Amino acid sequence: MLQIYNTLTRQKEIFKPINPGKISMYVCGITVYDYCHIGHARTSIAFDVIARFLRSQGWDLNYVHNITDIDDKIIRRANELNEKHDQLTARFIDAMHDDEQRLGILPPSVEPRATEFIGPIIELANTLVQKGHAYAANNGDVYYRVTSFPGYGKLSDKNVDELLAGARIEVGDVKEDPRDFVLWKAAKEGEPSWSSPWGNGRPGWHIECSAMAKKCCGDQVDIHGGGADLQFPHHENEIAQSEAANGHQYVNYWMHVAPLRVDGEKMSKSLNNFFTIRDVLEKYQPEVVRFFLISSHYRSPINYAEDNLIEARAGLDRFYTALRDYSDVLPASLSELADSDYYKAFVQAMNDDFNTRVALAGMFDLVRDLNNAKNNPEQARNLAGQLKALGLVLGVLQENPEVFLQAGGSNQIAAAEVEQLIVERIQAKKDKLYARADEIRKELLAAGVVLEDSRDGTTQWRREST
RNA sequence: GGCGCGAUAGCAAAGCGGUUAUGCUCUGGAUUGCAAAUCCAGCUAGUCCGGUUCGACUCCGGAUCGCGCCUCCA
Repeated sequence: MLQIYNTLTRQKEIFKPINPGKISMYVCGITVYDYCHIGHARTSIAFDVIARFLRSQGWDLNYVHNITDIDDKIIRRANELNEKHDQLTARFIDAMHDDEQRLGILPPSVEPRATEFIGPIIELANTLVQKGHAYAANNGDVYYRVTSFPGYGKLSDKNVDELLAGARIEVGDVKEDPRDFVLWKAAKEGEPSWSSPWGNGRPGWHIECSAMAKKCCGDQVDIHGGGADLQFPHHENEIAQSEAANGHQYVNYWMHVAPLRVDGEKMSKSLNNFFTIRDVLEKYQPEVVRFFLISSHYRSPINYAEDNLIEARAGLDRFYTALRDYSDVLPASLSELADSDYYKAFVQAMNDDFNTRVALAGMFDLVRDLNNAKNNPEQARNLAGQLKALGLVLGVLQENPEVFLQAGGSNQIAAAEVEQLIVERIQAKKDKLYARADEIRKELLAAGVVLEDSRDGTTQWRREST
C-alpha cells in the first residue's frame, strides 16, 4: 500500500488516486536561462525514480514536467548575451536534455513549455479577473488579489497578516496590496510579448503552472512536486490561482524534495554556490552521481561533498563486483519477481514514501546472498537478474560491470597500458618472478588501478573510487 | 521576528516502544605466492535535561545547536 508524505497535511497518507489505476503527477521544472546544477538533478532524479517505481507497480502514470521558457531572468540573460530569448532557451533546453540523459533520467510523459500555453494562461487569468480574484492595474499588469482567497497560506503555513509585514513595497507599485502577485506582466519596449485583453505582455511565473497542470492533468492533480524552495510562494500561489478559478481542491498530494547542500548551505543560484551537472560529470561517473542522490531519502537534505561521492562509487563497486560474472543476465521481469522476498522488501520500502535508502539496504542484502551463491550458477544467475531488475526501477546497475569498474577514477593510465602490464605480470607469475609481479601490482595501484587475480590464472582490474 | 524541519556510531544514512538496519572505514579469521574481491565474526550509536512506560534512540515537554522558507531559486 502506497504511502506519501503530504506537505499540505505534514504527514504520511495512504495514496488514493482520483481515477482508479491512474496517477497524474505534475512536477515543476527548470527556468532555462543557464545550465542545470546538481540541485536540479536531485529533484529530477527523485521524481524520475518515483515515476519509474509507480509505473513498475502498474500505475497508468501521466508524468508532467514543465519548462519555464519565458521570464525576467531569461530576458535579462538574452540581452546580456545579445541573443534572442528563444535561441537562448532552446540552447539550454538542449543542454538540460543532454544532462538528463546522461544521468539516466527518462523523459516525462509530457514536457510542456510556458510559451506553448499562452492561450490557457490568458484564459485562466481572465477567469480570475471575472471572479474578482484578480485585477488589471493601470499599467497593463494583472495581479492576483491575495486577500480574496481565504485559504492563502495553507500549504506553507503562512499567516496572511504576517506576510503583509514582510512584503516588499516597491516605488511606483501599482498593486492594490503588497502581497498581490503578478499573473500577467505588461511588456516594455523590445521585450518578447504576446497580445492579451490587457495589452501586450507575458505570463507571470506562477500562473503558467496552474494553466499547464489544468491542461495536462485536469482540474485536479494527484501529485504535485518540486523543490522544497518552491513551497512558498510558488506552490502557494498555484493553489490560490487554481482553487479560486476551479472552485475546488487543486492537488491531493504535495511532495517537496529537500535541498542539496554545499558546506551545510543550500546550493542555489542566488547563493552562487552551485555546481552544474556538466561540471560534476567531468569528475564523477553519471551513475555515481545518481547513486549518491538516491542514497538518502528525498526529504532529507544531503551534502554535496567529495567524500560522499567517493562513498557512492564504493557502494556501486560492491554491486557491480557482485554482478561481474553476469553481464549477460537480463533484469528479471516483474512476473518473475512476484514471489521474491527481495522484491517484496524493495516494494515495501518504496511504498513507504519512496524510501530509496531502505530499498538499497535490501539490495545490499541481495548482494551478499548473490556472492554466497556463486557455487550454484543457476541460483546466482537468478539473483543477479533480480538485482538488475531492482536496479532498473531505481535507474542504476544497468551498465556492463567491467566497463563501470574500469571507468572513472584518476584515469592516470590508459586501459591498454593496464592490459599490457597484466600480460607481462601473468608471464612473470608463470616464471615465479613474484618480485616483478608485485612491482607491477604496486605500480598500477599507484595509478589507481587494483588488480584481482583469479584462481584460473587470469587477472581482472578496476579503478579505485578515489 | 513568524512558520517549519532536523540532531543516530569514525563517516554516510534508515526503520523501529523491548529482537542484526544498510554501505564505507577499522579489527580478527577463512581464502590468496603476495594482494584484491568474497565470506564469517567483531568494535564503535542515538546532543543535553526532564516526563510517560515494566521497558524509549523510538512517545511527550524543555534546552542547546544546525538547516529551510518568509525575496528570484529544484
